[in-house]
Amino acid sequence: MQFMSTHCTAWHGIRECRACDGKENAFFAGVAHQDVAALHVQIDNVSYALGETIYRLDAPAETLLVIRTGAVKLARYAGKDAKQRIVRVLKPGDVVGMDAMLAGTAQHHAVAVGEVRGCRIPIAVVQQLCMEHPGFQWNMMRQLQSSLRETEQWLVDLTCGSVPARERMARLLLRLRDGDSDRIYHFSLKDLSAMLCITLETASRVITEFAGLGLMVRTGKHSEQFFSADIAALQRVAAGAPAP
Amino acid sequence: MQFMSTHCTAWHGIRECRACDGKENAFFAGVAHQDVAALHVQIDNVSYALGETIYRLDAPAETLLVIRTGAVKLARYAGKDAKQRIVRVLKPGDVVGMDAMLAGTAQHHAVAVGEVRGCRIPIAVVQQLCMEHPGFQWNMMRQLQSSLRETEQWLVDLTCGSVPARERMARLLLRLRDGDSDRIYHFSLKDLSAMLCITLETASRVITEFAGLGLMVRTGKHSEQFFSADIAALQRVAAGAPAP
DNA sequence: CGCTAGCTTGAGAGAGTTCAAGAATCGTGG
DNA sequence: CCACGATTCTTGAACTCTCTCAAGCTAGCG
Repeated sequence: MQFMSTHCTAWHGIRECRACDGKENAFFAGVAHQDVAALHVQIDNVSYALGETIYRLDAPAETLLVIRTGAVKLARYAGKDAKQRIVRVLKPGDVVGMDAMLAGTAQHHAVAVGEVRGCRIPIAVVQQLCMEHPGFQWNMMRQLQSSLRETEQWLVDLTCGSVPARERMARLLLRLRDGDSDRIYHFSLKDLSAMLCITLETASRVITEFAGLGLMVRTGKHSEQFFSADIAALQRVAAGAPAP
Repeated sequence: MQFMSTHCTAWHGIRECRACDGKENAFFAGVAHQDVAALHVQIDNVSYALGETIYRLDAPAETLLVIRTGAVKLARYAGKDAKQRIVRVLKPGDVVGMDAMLAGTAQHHAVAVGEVRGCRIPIAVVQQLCMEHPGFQWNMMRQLQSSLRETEQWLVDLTCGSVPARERMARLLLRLRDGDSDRIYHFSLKDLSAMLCITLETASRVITEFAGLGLMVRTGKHSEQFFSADIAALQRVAAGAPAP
């Protein structure tokens, strides 16, 4: 965003804001530069390490985080047994914390996958912008609607018991792609199984099979941010291609 | 809503508006009576028969429907094979069509379950209200957030393969309850299986078992709007009580 | 070097699917 | 009013994918 080059307190150079720039859902779209300036917006440039908790379930809402790099998983717990399920994954350009802002408290556990960098904006500022700039609020609402659509599609694509795990895993991996690249955000088997609602063992067997077929390359290191993958082949599996 | 007694073109008596009255998410909360009056709001009182399509996927967004009685199922299709999945069920007080308003076109197939009555409001009116009354828009955004939370919880509660179908069916039925009554909206086995993502046969076996145990009473007629159920017993099953 | 967390691999059991046939119910029209 | 076809639902039996339990492996870190 242009104005951030002058008003963002965390401003470090134009490259930092690429994630927001030119996107349809750029966070501050619809707000005139001078209006933002008048707010004396306090935007911090923050980062979270791999596995770090960004906020916990029921935490009070204080800030939004616009993701610049990395991914964030949003998890909930099913029942009293500590089994967690991941209900959404946010990627660069997405906003973490809208749920909390609207509900008052956090609706998920939010955890960084890989190293996450982004812009942190106080909720009070966002609320004020919403009240003074209905167009800005409308954009936020559209983004919320977009999250809802994605969650519904997630439900449809990934949680159908009658679709074999291999196929659902392929669909999941395609969703976890880094933009249009051939890289896939690196999630643990535990996470992958929590998303598809299969056991860790089954997830392991499927991923091992994929790796053996050359559908994806796993570097040994757990701290790697990405898998490399054969996107076209994954798409074939996702569409129900027979096992070779 | 008070003002509807004077401004709603469909006004038929105070009983008609009970569904909206006094609820936290009453649709027009946050808008002064005179402001609504100034818009010359055209609200129609409409009804849909059992099984009637309210809108189809990709239809252009034209109106919202605030449900007064009955339920509406929102469905999507998984893949090219005509297998549909129901991703959300809307009940009295809920708003049908917010997705379409924000995305431009309908995101689901919306079908009436039982007879549906409600208030139909042109999208243009709602958009104007949003721009002129940020507080009203904020309420709508909260409602959208609420839908997102429910969908996520739906995902967590109903789509976990490791939870037996009997348990998930009990949870589902409890979600389909008519308010706090002991009545459950009457869905076909096809619909129930499309929600839990199990086969129609499995759904039949589970429902037959429930009926045999006295957990619910099925009237013979398909056109009945409700099942009667033993809520406490269903809650026990939903929590994982052993099969008797 | 040893410990821990994450991953792999195996064999048996079970819940749900699939395929197949039949029963009940509904709406329609004679 | 009843017969008819079309849905919708029921029931059975074999199969299969995934879970479960159990053991062993590997990588990463102090």
